Amino acid sequence: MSHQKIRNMEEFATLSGISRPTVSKYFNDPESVRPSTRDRIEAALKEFDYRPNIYAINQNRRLTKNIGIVVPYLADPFFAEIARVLERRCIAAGFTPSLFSSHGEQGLENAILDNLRSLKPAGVLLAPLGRASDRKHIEDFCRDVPTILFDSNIEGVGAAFVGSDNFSFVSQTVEYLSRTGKVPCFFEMKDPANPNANKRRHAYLEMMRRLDLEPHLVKIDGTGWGFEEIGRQGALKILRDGLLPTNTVLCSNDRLAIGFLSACHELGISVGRDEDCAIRVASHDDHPYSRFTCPSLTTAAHDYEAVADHAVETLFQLIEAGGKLEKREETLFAARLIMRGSA
Amino acid sequence: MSHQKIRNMEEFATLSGISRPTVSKYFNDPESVRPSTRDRIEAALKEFDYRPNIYAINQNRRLTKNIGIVVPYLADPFFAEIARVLERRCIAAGFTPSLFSSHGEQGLENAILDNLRSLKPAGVLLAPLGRASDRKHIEDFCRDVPTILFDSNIEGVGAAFVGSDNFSFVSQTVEYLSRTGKVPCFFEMKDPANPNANKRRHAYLEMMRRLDLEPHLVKIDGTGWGFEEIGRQGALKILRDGLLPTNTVLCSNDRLAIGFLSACHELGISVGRDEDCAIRVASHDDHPYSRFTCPSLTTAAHDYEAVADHAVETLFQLIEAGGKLEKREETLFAARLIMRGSA
DNA sequence: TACATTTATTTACGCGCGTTAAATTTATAT
DNA sequence: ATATAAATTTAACGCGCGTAAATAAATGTA
Repeated sequence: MSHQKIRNMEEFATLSGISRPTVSKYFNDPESVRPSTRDRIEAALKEFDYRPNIYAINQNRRLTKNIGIVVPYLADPFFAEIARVLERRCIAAGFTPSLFSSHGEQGLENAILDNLRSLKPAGVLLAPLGRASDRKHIEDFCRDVPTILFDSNIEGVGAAFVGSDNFSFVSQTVEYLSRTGKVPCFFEMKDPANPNANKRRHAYLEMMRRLDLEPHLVKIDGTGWGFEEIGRQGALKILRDGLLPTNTVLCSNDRLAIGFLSACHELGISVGRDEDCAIRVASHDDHPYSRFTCPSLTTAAHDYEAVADHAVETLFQLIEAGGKLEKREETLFAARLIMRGSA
Repeated sequence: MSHQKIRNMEEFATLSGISRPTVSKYFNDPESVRPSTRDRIEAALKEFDYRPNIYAINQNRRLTKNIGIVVPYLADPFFAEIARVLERRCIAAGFTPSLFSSHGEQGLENAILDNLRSLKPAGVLLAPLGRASDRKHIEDFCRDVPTILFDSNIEGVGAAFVGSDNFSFVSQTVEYLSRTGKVPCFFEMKDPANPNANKRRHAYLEMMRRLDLEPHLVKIDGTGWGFEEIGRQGALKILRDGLLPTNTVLCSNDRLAIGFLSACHELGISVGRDEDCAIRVASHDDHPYSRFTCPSLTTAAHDYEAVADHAVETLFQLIEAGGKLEKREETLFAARLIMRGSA
C-alpha cells in the first residue's frame, strides 16, 4: 500500500492506467466494466487507497445513494433495534443510511425532514411520531421524497406502510389470558402518543365483544415518551385506590408494563401466572428488556426482521419505480405470543 | 410563500436583488453582511424557500460543518441518551451531527470511520468499542480527523478524552455498601468488552484495600454486548452453586445488574436493603431502566450533561485550534450515588 | 465637501465528478 | 480474415457553489 496522496479521480485513473470515464463507470457499478479493466482498477485500489469524493458525486447525480431512516425515539430500544436491522439491509444493498431520531418532538421531526430534503436521498424510511406529527409537513415531504412509513401509520401518507398487525397482537394476548384465567382489563395512557395504541384499544374491545366478555379500560394520565414512569405512576395510583377492575392486566405496551411491574413490586403485590399470585400482567411488543423484568413479561413479539425486510424491499421497489407505486399498500405482520412468568 | 422552484444560488440572488457572492457570504455567516442586506435576503428567503445545495457547499469548503458521533452500541439506552445530548449541542452550535453505531462490531467501527473520512467532518466525537477496537485503525483515523474520545478511553489516542471517573463510581458504592452492611463482592464479566470495566475492578480492589476489607471478584462467562443475558446466566450459575462469597453484590454495570436481579427473582431470592432480604445488589451507571427494576437499583449515576457538554466544548476548541490541541487532556466527571431499593 | 473605510458587485476560476458524443480500440462471431 | 458488437478513450461541458481580485457603491469621519 503506497501512501501517495491522491487528489482526484483523474489522478487515480492515470495511476491505474484506465481512463477517468471508465473509472467513474466502475465506481457506479463495478459490473459494468470488462473483468480485465475491473481487475486493473481494483489492483490500483489496493495499492493507492483512493475514494471518490462523495460531495462531488452527489452534486452531479440527480439521485444519491443515501437513505434516510427516521425514528420517533431512539432511546427506546425497540427503535434502536429495528433501526439496526434497517441500516444493515440498506448497506447490504449498496446504500448509505443516515439515522435520525425525532426524540419525541414535532419540531425536531419537521427539522429532520427539512434537512433530509437537502440530502436528496434516494428514499426515506420514516416511523413518524404519530399523533404528535405535523401531518401536513409529512405529507409535503412525502410528495417530494420517496418515503415508506413504518411502525406507525398515517392514513394516506407515504408510498406504503409496513408495520405490525395490532389486532394480531391483542387478539393473541386477550385470547390467552381469558382462556387461562380471568378477564383481562386493558391498561393504557389516556392520551397515547402513538396511533398503534388506539388500534390496540379497539382490538381489545373487539376481542372482548367476540368472546362475549365485559371490557374494562383503565386509562392513566401522562404525556410524552417516558412510558415506564407514566406506567409506574398510573399503576401506583390505580393499585393504591383499589381501582383495578380485574386482577388480570393487559398493558398496551411493554414499556408501560415495565412501569406497572415496578409499581407492583413497590406495593408488595405478587405478579405471576401461579395461583398464589395476586395479579397477572401481560403486554405487547417484546421489548428487549421484557425478558428481564421480575417476573419476566408475557408479551406479544413483533417480527422485527419481517417488518424491516419488507420495509426496505418496498423502498427499493419504490426507488426503482422512480418514486411512485401503483397503489399505497399497507402490510401488517402478525405477532408471536411469548409466554413468560408474568401471566 | 411563492412556490416557484429555485435552481441555484444565482437564481435566488437575482430574485432577492443581491449579488451571488454576497448571498454566499450570508449563508456562511449571516452576521458578516450589513443588516439591510441581511433583511433583504431573509425577506426573499421567506418568500422563495431556497436552500443551498449542501453537496456543492461541502465540495468547495475545505472543512465541512459536519460532526460525526460514533457510539459502540446504540441499543444501549445509555448511549442513546448521551448521543441525544451530543446531537443537541452540535445543532445549537450550527453543526450538522451524524450518528453512527458500531453495534459492538470491530468491522463496523472501522467501516464507520472509513466512511466518516470521506464526509470530511469538522470533528468527530467517538466512543470506541474499547478492547474490541482496532487500535491502529483508530489511531490512523485520529491522525487525519480532529477527534475527541468519550466514554471509554484509549490511551494516547485522539486529541482528548472525556468520560466518567470510574474510581468515583466504585468508591462511593463500595463505601456505602460496606458502611451500611456486609462486605461487597464484585460481579463482572471475565472478559469485559469495555475498558471501564477494568478500571472499575481496579477501583474496587483499591477501595477494599483502603478499607482493609477482603476483596472478592466474581467473574462470569460471556462475550458480546448482551450484558443482561450474560448477567442473568452468570448469576443463575453462581447462585445455584452457592458460590456467592458474600450476600452483598456490587455489579460492574447496571445491565449486568438487571440480569442479576432477573436471576434472583427466578430463584426466589429476595433482594433489598431490608434485614429480611437475602441479598443486596448495587451497581454503576444509572441506566435509564435502573429505577424500574424490582427492586429499583441502587447505583452510581453518570453526569451525562457534564460529559456531553465538555466533550462538545473540547471538540469546538479543537476545531477552532485547527485540529491540534497543546496536550491531550483527560477529563473525568464524578458519579452521584443513587440510593434505591436494591441495596 | 472631501476623504477614508466598510461593504457590495462584477468577473472569473476552480472544485471533483457525472455524463455525453465521437473516435478508437478490443473482443466475439462468422 | 472479416464483419460486427462491445468496451474504452478522448475531449468537452455542466453541476452549484467557494473564493479571489478589481471595481463600485454606501457609509462614516473630519
